[in-house]
Amino acid sequence: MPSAPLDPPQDLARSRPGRSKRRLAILEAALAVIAEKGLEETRMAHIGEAAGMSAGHVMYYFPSKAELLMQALKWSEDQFLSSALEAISSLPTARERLSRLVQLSLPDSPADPAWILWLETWTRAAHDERIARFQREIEQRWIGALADVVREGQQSGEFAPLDADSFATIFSALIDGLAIRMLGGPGSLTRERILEICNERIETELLAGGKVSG
Amino acid sequence: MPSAPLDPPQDLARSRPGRSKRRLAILEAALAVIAEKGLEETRMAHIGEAAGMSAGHVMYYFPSKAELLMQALKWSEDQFLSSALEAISSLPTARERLSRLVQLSLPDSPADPAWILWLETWTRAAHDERIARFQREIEQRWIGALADVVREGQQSGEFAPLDADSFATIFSALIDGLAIRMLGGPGSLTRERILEICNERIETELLAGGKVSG
Amino acid sequence: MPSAPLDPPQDLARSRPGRSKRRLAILEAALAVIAEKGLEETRMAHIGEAAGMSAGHVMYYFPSKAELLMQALKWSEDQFLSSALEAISSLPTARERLSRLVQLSLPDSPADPAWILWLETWTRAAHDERIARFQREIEQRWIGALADVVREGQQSGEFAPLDADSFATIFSALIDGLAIRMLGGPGSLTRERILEICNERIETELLAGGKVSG
Amino acid sequence: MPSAPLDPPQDLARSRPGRSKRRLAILEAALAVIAEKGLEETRMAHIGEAAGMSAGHVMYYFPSKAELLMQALKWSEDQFLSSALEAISSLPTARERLSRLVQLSLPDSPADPAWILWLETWTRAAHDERIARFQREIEQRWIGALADVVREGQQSGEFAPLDADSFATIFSALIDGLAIRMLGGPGSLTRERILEICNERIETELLAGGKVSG
DNA sequence: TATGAATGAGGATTCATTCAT
DNA sequence: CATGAATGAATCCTCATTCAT
Repeated sequence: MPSAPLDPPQDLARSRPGRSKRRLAILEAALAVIAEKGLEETRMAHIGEAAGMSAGHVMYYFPSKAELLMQALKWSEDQFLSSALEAISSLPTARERLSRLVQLSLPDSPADPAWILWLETWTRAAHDERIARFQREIEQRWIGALADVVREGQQSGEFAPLDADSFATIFSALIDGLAIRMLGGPGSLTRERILEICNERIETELLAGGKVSG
Repeated sequence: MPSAPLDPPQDLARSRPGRSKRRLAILEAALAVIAEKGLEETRMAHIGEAAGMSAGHVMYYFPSKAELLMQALKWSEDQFLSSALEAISSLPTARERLSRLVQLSLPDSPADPAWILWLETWTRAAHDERIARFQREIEQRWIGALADVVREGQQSGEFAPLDADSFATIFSALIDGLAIRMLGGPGSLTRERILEICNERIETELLAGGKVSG
Repeated sequence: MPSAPLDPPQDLARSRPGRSKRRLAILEAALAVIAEKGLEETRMAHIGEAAGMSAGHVMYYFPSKAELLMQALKWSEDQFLSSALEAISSLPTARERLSRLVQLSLPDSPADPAWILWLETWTRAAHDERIARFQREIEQRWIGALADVVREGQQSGEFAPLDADSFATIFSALIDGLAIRMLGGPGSLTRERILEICNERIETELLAGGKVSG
Repeated sequence: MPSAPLDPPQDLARSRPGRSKRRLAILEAALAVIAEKGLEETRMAHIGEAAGMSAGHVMYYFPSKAELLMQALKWSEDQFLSSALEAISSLPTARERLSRLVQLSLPDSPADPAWILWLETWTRAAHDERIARFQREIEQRWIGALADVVREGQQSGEFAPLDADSFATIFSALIDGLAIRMLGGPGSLTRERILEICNERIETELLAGGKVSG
């Protein structure tokens, strides 16, 4: 627990407990504002207001708006992936873990902040190499997590022995494509239908072969 | 058919010859600039420059920047869909037509203007109902085109008798998801690999059954 | 005369007559404001107001505040030197020309804009190499002008054959030092007294020897 | 003698031991920062850092930035003059004392802090009557010191019986003017050359006559 | 039609200053 | 005494939009 208020003297108090708490609050505020208004319409003043402080003070914690936004993006993804991995850790079968991973990653609603952030990320990546790198990094982490579960299933004999990485890549693309449809508004695809489609694919591609080889 | 929304003869005084030509030039210029710099970094001055006129004069043809951008988006999609449909019209089999449609829709490169535009559209749609409506409309048109080809194949006995709309929806989602990976930069998926994946899916889902029933 | 309004097409109208007139007006306005408030307290808004336009519009003519101020400084000096040289050109003797040059260069009052500008320039030069270069350049031009007159006097036999450049350097330093006293406020030195001191020096150093050698 | 304006015992509660020591440290820090960055670029944070305390705490010792800067200027001059006077006190002849005074007052280099401060003072004086008063006061003290040495030399018969005040005024102006050239960067005038020029002047104006009358 | 001049409403960022602890 | 958190005013600069010509 890094909470002891007695060790700030070690460093020039750059990382006192209160400081990172504030930073987190700002990141959360930023995320909320971006999700609501979109990156382009997000103002430092909005973030400050959402975080309960003056706009100027936000810059006391982050060197620039661009940096803040970048870190907000990163934090959001780290957050998602680690909590998702923890959530599936106790599930018994690879199939359940994979299915749950999909479920957790799907948008809650057309207004799901994390996904709206992803849209922004994709869009920016096209014109900003720094963001593009960030996108690839996060994406690889996510695809890697999917592939890991697939490999686990293969080792336990649950899943067919196909190329796990290739499957994960295509599978994640499918999820993204379907999610986009959901974000587009109340269209033809509901969250449940998407989940169904994904599970169907798991069955067809992974289990079918799994049974055979099992 | 609302196919020519860009040369509106509504106001006779405003539709002198040459006017719509100029408007088109501006739309094209806008598209080029957006693709290069991204919507957020697109300035009226850039568009004007690309169109060979002053920034101020661009507004002689369009009531506002927002409206211009909206129309540019719409025009780009109309453009794509009609040329794609024409391109496939002479192909003999549904399978070829479907495959070609996919091929035509895929990004040429990570910098493909039309796709960059789509990213922008998705992103904006999350915060702008008007754009969301536009997105749904275009998307449905595209999915409808895919479904039409599927239905043609089914009527000719080429394809299995599954739900064409459902297939088209999922298939288009897959295409989008895969395309996004390409746009993210030089990652694991090349254009050829994506095409391969899509064709494989066509074979597995449509032809396999088609052969059986045919 | 570059006034013909019929040649803008040559260039993209970058230098239409009206444009440089406006620029001049802004430079003058900037000078006035700097002289009144000092560089540090000079705001774009002040300059705009003094020039009869919005602050934002000032930046339509100059790329940045720093650049505008730099150009204002340069313009002020060019202005002074060329008008001073013209003013002395018709005077018959070198002695009169030199004396008049001093007189023209002296501050009109403790609030003399050109001198206040010089104070700013000296101060900035200490921390800004670009301004330091500018200072040296202008200074050399001025010292060179003084030396030229001295050499003319030497050639005509009016002045003693000392090192003209060295004399000019020291002489100009004396002028600067005396002027600073004037600018400091109503102190012990009046403009007339300063002129007297300078003329005395001209007599002692230049004429005395001149008579002897003449 | 108003020589210790910096440890004001006016308010007994505020003059606890250590307080004036801290104030001095801050003044020195301020001077160093100003010399390095220039007044305009000097921030409370810089001063605080240089003084080894937080920016906020600097204001515990000084009521405002303006006041701190003013006092720093004053302190610097008090410092210079008293140490210079002490340094010359043991020199036997007035000529040596005067020459040494000049030498001590000359800039060490183009980056000499005390002179950079003077440039700032002159510049500010043009727009701030309070600083102008301060400038005149310090200047008179300095000119007075020069004149005193001249008078001493006259009384001892070393120097010619000219108007000491007038000579000191002109002489100090020459020193200032020459120093400015040095501060402008590596130009034509070195410190040694300046000293030479000043000594020459001392000989021509003071000694020449001194010998005659002596 | 077409231009460039002009505006004015912001927006990010900086910084002296205040204040609770 | 001392800190760092917090504020808010101020400033440069950008840019869509308007308008006289």
